[in-house]
Amino acid sequence: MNMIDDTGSKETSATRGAYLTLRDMILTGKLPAGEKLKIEQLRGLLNTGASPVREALSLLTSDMLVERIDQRGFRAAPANKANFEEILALRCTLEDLALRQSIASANAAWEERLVLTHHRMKKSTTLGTALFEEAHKTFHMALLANSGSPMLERFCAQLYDLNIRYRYLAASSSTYQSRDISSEHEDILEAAVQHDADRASASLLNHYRRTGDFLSRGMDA
Amino acid sequence: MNMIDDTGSKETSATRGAYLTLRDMILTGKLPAGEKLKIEQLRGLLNTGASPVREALSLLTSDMLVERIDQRGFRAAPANKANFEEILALRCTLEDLALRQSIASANAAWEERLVLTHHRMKKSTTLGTALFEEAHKTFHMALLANSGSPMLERFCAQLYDLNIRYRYLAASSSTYQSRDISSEHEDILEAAVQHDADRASASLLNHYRRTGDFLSRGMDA
DNA sequence: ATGTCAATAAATATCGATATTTTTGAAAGA
DNA sequence: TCTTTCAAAAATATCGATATTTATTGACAT
Repeated sequence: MNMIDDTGSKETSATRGAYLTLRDMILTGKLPAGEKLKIEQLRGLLNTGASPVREALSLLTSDMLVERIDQRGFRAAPANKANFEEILALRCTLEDLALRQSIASANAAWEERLVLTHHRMKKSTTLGTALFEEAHKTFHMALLANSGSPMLERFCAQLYDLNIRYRYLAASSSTYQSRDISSEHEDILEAAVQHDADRASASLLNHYRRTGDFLSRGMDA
Repeated sequence: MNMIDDTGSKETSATRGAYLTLRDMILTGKLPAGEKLKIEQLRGLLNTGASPVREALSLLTSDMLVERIDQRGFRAAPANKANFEEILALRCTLEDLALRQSIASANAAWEERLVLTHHRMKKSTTLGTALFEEAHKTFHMALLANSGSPMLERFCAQLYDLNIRYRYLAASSSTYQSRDISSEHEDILEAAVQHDADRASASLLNHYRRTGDFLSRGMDA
């Protein structure tokens, strides 16, 4: 078979490709919350077979981005204000914990990584939103990456992604980047590097809550 | 096709059946930690096609019971002391939170459910370990079921299952049921019904930590 | 109008076969 | 003896077709 696709070279596997594409489509709202995800339709969209699509959807179930109902298929996870606020609250609890643990066992390698990822994030602001989005997540995950608890980090990463989705949902409504997010990030970085757990945590949670309040206002139910 | 199987009536779906069977086999150690899970082999074991097996394994990934490595298949999640202690610590944090939230918004229906599930758990001790295992989980989840945070409850349920696995791993080594677990459960129940969050939480965490210490001792690495 | 039921349409779930990739193992070269 | 290489074997991943289940529609009775 001629394995030529417009994205350039060969992907890892059809399943992984489908997983990444579908994930992105759900996060960015191209597949609206609650929408029925028909295999046949997606099979066409991703031009691949039913098996990879099905498997990708099963994997997205882990991420709580897709719901699976036995014998009647898949749908994009619903979104509503209550769910958003639950995510925000959980995120604050878990990231606070992970950040404090990370600081408690701080070391040079971790601190250097923080500085590095922060630098890259700053640079990426000029390179388009998709790249900034990527770098932003990398920075935030780096903050938690020294907690010594991979599962906790996994939960945080999951919640981070779920939150992105709500950012996209509210993105259209009003002026988002009005706040000085850049200085908020610098606060967090500085406090973390100085091992000031209380200040770092306070800055981080403040960062989330501000965005949260903003998004909450822009949601109906 | 003649759809007659020894379990009695028709299952929901091959995928769901495979999911439940594999999950049970991993939790009880019939599929050892770290073991390579070959599709062909499982296909034989569950006598079903490759698609349901694959999909079941993908779903088990959500539960952190199976690891998936792109292009080189699946394996049962590894188990080791560090992982066990991580689970224990996370469980203590998250269940503490969920229990306190549940008590904070306590109501008659929730309390009655606690009493009921506790009663059933006590009764089930005579009915074999599998049924007790089931009832035990139901009781513990009922304690958290009023937290108002479905995701938090989901995380707790996940961690609960992961913990079961370590119980089975250590089960053979020594006398497990020597402790008076029954009275520990009664403590928790009583405190919860009386809305004494501090005492309920302390009893619950004590319950987990005792078992945890016990299991820890019986593990090598 | 409204609810029920059967026939039809649509979608999901599953199978069996094949293509693709990784692993294995043995021969050749250093 | 230890690598390295390459072909055979094994396992994974994927496709296309089919069986099974759920959803829809319209006739018919209430």
